[in-house]
Amino acid sequence: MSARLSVGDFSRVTHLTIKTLRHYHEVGLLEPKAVDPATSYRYYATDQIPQAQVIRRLRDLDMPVAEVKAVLAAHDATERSALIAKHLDRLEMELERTRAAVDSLRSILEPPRSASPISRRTVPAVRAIAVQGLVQRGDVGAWWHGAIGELHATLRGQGMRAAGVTGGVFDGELFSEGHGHAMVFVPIDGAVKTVGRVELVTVPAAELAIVEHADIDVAYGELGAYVAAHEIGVDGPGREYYVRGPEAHEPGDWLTEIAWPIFRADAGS
Amino acid sequence: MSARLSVGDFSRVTHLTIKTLRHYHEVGLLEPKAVDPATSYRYYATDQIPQAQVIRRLRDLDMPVAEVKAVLAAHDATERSALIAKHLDRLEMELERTRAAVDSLRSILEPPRSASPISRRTVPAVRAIAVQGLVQRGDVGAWWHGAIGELHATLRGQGMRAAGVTGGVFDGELFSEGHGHAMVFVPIDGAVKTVGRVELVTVPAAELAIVEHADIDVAYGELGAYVAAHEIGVDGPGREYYVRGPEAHEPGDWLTEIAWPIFRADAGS
DNA sequence: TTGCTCCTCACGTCACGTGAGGTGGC
DNA sequence: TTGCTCCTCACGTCACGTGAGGTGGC
Repeated sequence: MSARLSVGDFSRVTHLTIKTLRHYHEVGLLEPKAVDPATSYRYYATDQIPQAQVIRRLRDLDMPVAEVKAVLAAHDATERSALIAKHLDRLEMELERTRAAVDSLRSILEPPRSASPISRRTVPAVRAIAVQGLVQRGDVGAWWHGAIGELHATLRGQGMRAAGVTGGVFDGELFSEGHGHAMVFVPIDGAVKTVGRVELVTVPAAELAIVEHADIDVAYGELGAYVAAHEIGVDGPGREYYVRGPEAHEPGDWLTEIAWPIFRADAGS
Repeated sequence: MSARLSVGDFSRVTHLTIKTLRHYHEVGLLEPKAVDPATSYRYYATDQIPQAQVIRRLRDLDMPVAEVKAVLAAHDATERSALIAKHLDRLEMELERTRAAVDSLRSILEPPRSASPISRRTVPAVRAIAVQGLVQRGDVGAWWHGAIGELHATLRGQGMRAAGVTGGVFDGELFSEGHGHAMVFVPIDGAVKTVGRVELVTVPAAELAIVEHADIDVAYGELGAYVAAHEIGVDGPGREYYVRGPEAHEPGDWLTEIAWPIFRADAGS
């Protein structure tokens, strides 16, 4: 025996605003059990309250409306839990991103910003195992972590060791357009069986301008200023070498070399 | 000697997309140092890189563009730090909200949802100290915590004790419209000097339907269903009594009574 | 000359919020 | 009869993203 509630009453019970309830009706997320054909008044049933509460909680957690729909349409508790767990994972990742942004903000604001020394280096072509693909700007962090983990796990699984510093190659578009090609690699020396996303590649030789820094944004800024000042050309794809990276060091102890390919050698410097 | 960079180059150096840079130009957040009057090409200076990085980091932390502007316009490091600290505080609060939503989601989904007993009670008018005001939906949590803290601090500061359970009165509009009047109170017995936001009030007598629950959303739902089923009328303002509340207990151990004023006594129940 | 980069509209997205202007129910 | 509740447009918000269609520079 389920009584009916007007929007206002349902709003007070569920703590969803009237505007929000109308919106959820419009997009089909939460439809009133009955609508008076003459007045268009919406009437909700008391047994819709639990559903409304789940919706509110999921929206409080910033789950997109489309996914909330999927959760409600789930056939069993297992599927529903999986969808929710997936979202909680995403929240966790965002939290990590926020933490990283706070740290980086500190390193951008606090120190007196002494310029790091910029060097040049010619690197030969190397054989390596790599993971590559098209990546969205916002996913780079997670993708990068996963890919590096997979590469080193592959080596360990075959009792091998890296023959050089782990690195990455990133298309300029990844930053200028918000999505683009990315690759991370670990140099090897010998035969490796490729599994999963891991493949064999040859990282081409290059003439690079290099700056070394603990904070990656500061490094990009300094290198960019240098390259522009020397009119070398700021085209990608850029490279990164993780001298002390996630395979063996704590985040606070990382050291990354940022490298920019040099197309026109500047005789004057 | 600061070199100039095209949007594309500046984008690759700062990791802001071209679209974003154009948008920041349009809203006056980050204006290129020069714009070619013939071609409308934007040109940035290398000394704009640090500023772009600060902007990116603050936006990564979801600081609204208007506030980022304020940070950049700050006259000194103290003012700037204060603005950033304020935002970090907000982030912390959101994090708290997320944590609470996760907990509540669990309590809505997991248990088999046995209905809590609903009782009725007539409460007499009581003298109390209170904090009240117009509150936004999203700020209720923080406002509530602060207000209760202030009330109990006031009592302690004057060597007094509460004469009853701490409670709150919330206008229906707060939920149906997203903003409305809210009040929290602590019953007293004797004279109290009012300071800060604290004032003396008389909480009116009322006939209440009451449900007791550890999770506040579940409680609201059950009470709402009951009141609607008995056709008592679901008008506000609603009341809450914090039987075990934040003044003396850990969040996991809280117990709240949710009370709805009854306008029309239902003889049948 | 051919790509490549850059440009300006104009509109879309997401999840609602904000009025305006009007009608039904106790 | 008077408020109060509820209704439907239509447009606004925020921070960009997505094309379309076109032009300048090496």
